[in-house]
This record gives sequence, structure tokens and C-alpha cells, in this order.
Amino acid sequence: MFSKTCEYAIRALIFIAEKSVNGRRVGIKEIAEGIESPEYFIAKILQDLSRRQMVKSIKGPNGGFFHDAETLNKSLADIVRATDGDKVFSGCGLGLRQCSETRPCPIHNDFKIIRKNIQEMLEHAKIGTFSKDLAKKLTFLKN
Amino acid sequence: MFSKTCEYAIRALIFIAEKSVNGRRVGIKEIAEGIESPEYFIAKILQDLSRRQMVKSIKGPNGGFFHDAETLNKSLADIVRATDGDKVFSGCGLGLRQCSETRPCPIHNDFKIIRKNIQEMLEHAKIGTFSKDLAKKLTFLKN
DNA sequence: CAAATAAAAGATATTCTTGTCTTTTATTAG
DNA sequence: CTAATAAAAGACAAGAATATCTTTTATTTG
Repeated sequence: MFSKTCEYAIRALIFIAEKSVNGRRVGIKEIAEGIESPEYFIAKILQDLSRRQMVKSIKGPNGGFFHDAETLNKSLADIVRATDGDKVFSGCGLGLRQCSETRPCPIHNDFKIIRKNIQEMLEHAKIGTFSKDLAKKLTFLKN
Repeated sequence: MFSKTCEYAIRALIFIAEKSVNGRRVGIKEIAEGIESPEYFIAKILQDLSRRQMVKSIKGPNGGFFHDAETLNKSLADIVRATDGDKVFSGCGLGLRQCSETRPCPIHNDFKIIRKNIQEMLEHAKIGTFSKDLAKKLTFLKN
């Protein structure tokens, strides 16, 4: 469904949301450990997400990644768009570039519904809303 | 959502279903042209699908690919499983190997529903059911 | 200011997917 | 039986995604 980059991105931003409370910043090592991802790889991903304003970062001692009110309110759909583009939301299930209402592939209508469900779910899910369950260990970000 | 291999596979098997009527066999070139796929690539894919009994094939003059009653009745879900395995139906949205009811990722429950919708849709869609709309040019397999 | 810290940036390596070409095998028609 | 046909099989190539390492820049603390 999503690329590895996107999976790590979502996990990392949710992790940061839980760990970065009252001004605390989270370092790459802690993030990589916390979501069980390759350290250098998630570093690259966060670099990019930071440029795209999906997360905040500060260099130097006591630096690291964190969220503010704005980034906390970003949705998983925003993360998916930032990493994988919008093909998940608008691409054809059979890979046709021109699939549309007027020139549909055989499963166009079924996929339209499914894609809509996926998008609604992801638009509705805000980064900041997962911290409680994580803290209570009702949900998990690594194996 | 699906790999290129899977997209081509679905398009090819649907194409063969439409073209291979009363005993006629469809050749690789015609298939590649008909679904706008790389010729050698779809050849490899069909080779594999043939081994897996998702389509029938015969070598030599007048040979080619075709369906019988059994393969016509295979579902798109069968094709997806044959090419991409079952990660589409059972994998974790965030890539966790161990995501489960007892150790769910943060979006486990939402994804369970979506995956179920996708699977039901694909299980219900049989290869043989798309020919009429294709013939009427109501649906398309290439750009 | 100097040293330490941590992310940013740039370069490189590895693996997997996708795509291509060549040789072999099975089948048919003459 | 021979030649032609078409898929099967095997080998190889290109590209994209994933992963790693090194150098640079910004920031903080002493």
C-alpha cells in the first residue's frame, strides 16, 4: 500500500508526537530505536519531512525533532502525499495513466470507492491523536 | 497498491478472456499490444501465471494463451495472491511484521476494514465477467 | 571563543523491481 | 520428417527503492 519510506515516516512522526512533550526534542537515534527503522534511512526521511514542514527540527545540543501545534494537526494523508505523492488517492488500480470517468478501466468504479475510504480515513487521522493509546501500550510502533 | 507485475497480470488475463473465444488462442504480441505492456515482461508474467494455473497456454503454431471454465472463474484476488502474495490482504499498513489484534499498530482497526473491503471486492470480481463491457468499449485496458 | 552536539547535505552502496535478449522445447502443418 | 511457429526457460541489464557512510552546518554550553 505505502512505500517503506512512507511507513517509516508515519511511524516516526507519531513517535515524535508521543515523545516530544513540553519542549523536549527527540534525536534520530531514539527515533530509529523507537520505531525499529534503519537509523540513516529515517534520518534522510525526516530531513525531507522537515523541509516540507511536516515536523520541526533544531540542530545542536538539545536539538532534535519535535512538533508544534501546526505539525501535530497534520494528517496521515499529508504524510502519504509528502512521501508517496497522491497516486494512492488518485491512481488507477490497474496502472493506467488515463483511467477516468469517461475512459474507465474495468475496476474503476470499485476502486473509486476504496480509494475514497482510504483517503477519508487518512485525512481524518491527525498525528497528534495517537499518543494516548501509545502511552498506555494499547498500540505499538515496532515489533 | 499493486506491483507493476500484478497490474499487467490482471490486464492480461482480462484481455485474454475477452479475446480467446471458442477455442481461439491469443499470442504474446497481441496481448502486449492490447494492454500496452512491455512484450518480454508480460511474457515472463504469463509464463508464471500459466505454471500457477491462472491461465492456460499451448506452444507451437496456433498456440497461445487462453482460458477454460476453471481459469475464467478465477478472481482478481487470486491473481493478486499469485503475483504479490497476500500482503495486500493481511499486511500491516505501517509495515509491522507482528501487527495483530493483540499487538496492533495505531491504524490497525481502520486498516482492517479497508483491507476487508479490498479483498471482498477482488474476490468477487471474476476474470470472465469483464468481457462484455470491454467489447462494448465501456471499459479499457490501455491508455 | 572552543569544543561538543545533532541535524543537513552530499555521495555511495545494495537490493528489488522492472524490462530485455537469447536459447530451448513443444507443437503443428506441409 | 522438416520447417515454421510460439511459449518456456535462462541469463542479463536498467532503474528505482532502500540503506549506509562521510562531510558540513547550525547551535549550545562551558
